[in-house]
Amino acid sequence: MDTNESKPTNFILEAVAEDLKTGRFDYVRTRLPPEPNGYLHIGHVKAFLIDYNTAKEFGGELILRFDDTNPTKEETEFVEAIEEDAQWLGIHWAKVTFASDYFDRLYEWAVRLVKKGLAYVDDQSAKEMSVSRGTLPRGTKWSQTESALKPGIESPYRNRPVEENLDLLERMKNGEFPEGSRVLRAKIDMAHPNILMRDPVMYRIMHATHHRTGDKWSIYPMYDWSHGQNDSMEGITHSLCSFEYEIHRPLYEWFLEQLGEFKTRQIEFSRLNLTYAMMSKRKLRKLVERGVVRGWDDPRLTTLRGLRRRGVNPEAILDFNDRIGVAKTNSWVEMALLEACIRTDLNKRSPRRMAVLRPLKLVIDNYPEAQVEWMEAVNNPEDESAGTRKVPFSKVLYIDRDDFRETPPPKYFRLYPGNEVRLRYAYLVTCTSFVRDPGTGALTEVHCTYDPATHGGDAPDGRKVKSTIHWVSAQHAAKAEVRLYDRLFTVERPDEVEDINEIINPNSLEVLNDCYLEPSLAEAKTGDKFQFERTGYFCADPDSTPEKLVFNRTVSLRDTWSKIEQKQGNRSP
RNA sequence: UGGGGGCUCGUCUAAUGGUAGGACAGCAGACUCUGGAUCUGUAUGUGGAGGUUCGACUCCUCCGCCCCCAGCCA
Repeated sequence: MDTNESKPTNFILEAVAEDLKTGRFDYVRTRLPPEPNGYLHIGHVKAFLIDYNTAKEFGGELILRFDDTNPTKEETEFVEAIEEDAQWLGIHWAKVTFASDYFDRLYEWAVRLVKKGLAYVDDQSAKEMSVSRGTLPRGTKWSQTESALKPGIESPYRNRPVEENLDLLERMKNGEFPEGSRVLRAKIDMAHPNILMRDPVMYRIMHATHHRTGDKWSIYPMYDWSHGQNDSMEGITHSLCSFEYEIHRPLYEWFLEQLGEFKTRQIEFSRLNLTYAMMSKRKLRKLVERGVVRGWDDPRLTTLRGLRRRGVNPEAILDFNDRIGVAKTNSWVEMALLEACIRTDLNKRSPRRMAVLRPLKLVIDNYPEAQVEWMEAVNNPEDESAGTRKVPFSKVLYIDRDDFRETPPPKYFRLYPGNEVRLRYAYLVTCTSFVRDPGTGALTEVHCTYDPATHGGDAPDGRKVKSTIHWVSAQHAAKAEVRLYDRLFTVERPDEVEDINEIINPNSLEVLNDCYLEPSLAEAKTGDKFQFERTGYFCADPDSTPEKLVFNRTVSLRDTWSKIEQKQGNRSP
């Protein structure tokens, strides 16, 4: 069991298996029910994958059904974006449907309930209904004043004759009444301890143009009077949803029971909370609208589009999803886990390249002026089939400023006067001197000598160096802009802070304009991913052109040196 | 003083009356032409109190803490 890496199971899979065994269902069909009112983010992935994986596990099918019951909030643009993002993730569905496909049938079902005396048209205002619904007791965050649960008060319209209800409902549908003037409510129990059962609204009047049905309807169903019915109509066996719908289940079941229709089983799981990630659509929108980020696909966002642009592969997200599991506890997954999954994925598949982000000129004094050697470099030590490439080497190189210190701190093994290091795939070099700008005092170049016997990086006498650094030949280098990203928020739970201004990390984006890449990178196309050796994983941004290369840092490499440095408490400029 | 749900290492998650295990994060070390990767070792957990039992994370009782619910949102 623990040696044979078994595939993840969870309580939902177990429940479904049980349903098959007991004969409650003899097939499995799930549905994926996004509301087309925004872009998908990492929080949606968990729910999507539970629906998809559960169906797949039992050879069943998945229906992608857009929950488009509120025409004032939903747009076709989002339908397309959601399909595209879900496909990118690797989710397959049997067909795409819309809640609005079922508006006619749903209306017939409502008429049936009215005829059974189980639904009525209420003329009360929203305010009146709210007051008459009763209250929760003191001690909940919802009620500071009432001392006990108060039952609701029945509407004066509750016992309208069936014929009158039918007539009014018909006229509501035909658009004869203004918005807010009437609703259709289920007649259940105004004293029910579960407030959702206190005569919930089924239809409200909305004179709005729907993205698919246009102006055909003047009434639109509420979530509770739509979702479960659609599940039933589509023969969905398992309606898997997040925890906040648990309290809806009695109502969900009540409707199907009264209707006498196919009974889907609703099962709830806890939604994903990810540290340092913003999941609230409202707040995400704010970030975009205020220009805090560049758009819905800003690489700092955990939207699927943002992650994709950042350079994250869907496989990493799938792996992450497997590792967080499915349970019913309130959980906060650490961003570090997502990052670990991203690194694991990228490590095994990314070609390695050398890139100097903060350049410092390195001159090899004893190297022939006009000479160029093409050094053989391994493309991916994790994948032999990736082969090798040639990288040009010459007298003047760029190295990273971090790789030189005038006076080395303890345990610093890179370049400093007198020290020998390896230039990766090239030569062993010894630092001889460095030059400062006489005016500013800034370090301008470092000088060294190379040992011609160490071509390729191996010393024939077997001597060791403690460090290998990367480099780029100055005359061959491709210039690029590189964007470094850090967490967008300064707090672990950004959704819990109302004023986003307080929690934005001002340093979440650092643009480096003076980066030098090995020449092969000049041909990188949007989305191409690489490991810049010793630095991190990077991918070509959509902004990148052959004239101006732009790379995003997806995630840095694990950096044990920075840990050592932090412990020493001596960070250098 | 309502209803519903939940509490296992720092975090996520297994163990379904029989050795509390894994992953991420941490720490220590080995190895290394990436201070990467890899490998090894290591610490930390069953919310509390009772009870049932040869044996309890698991079953029972009480207590505590956390989350959700009064949209004509989904």
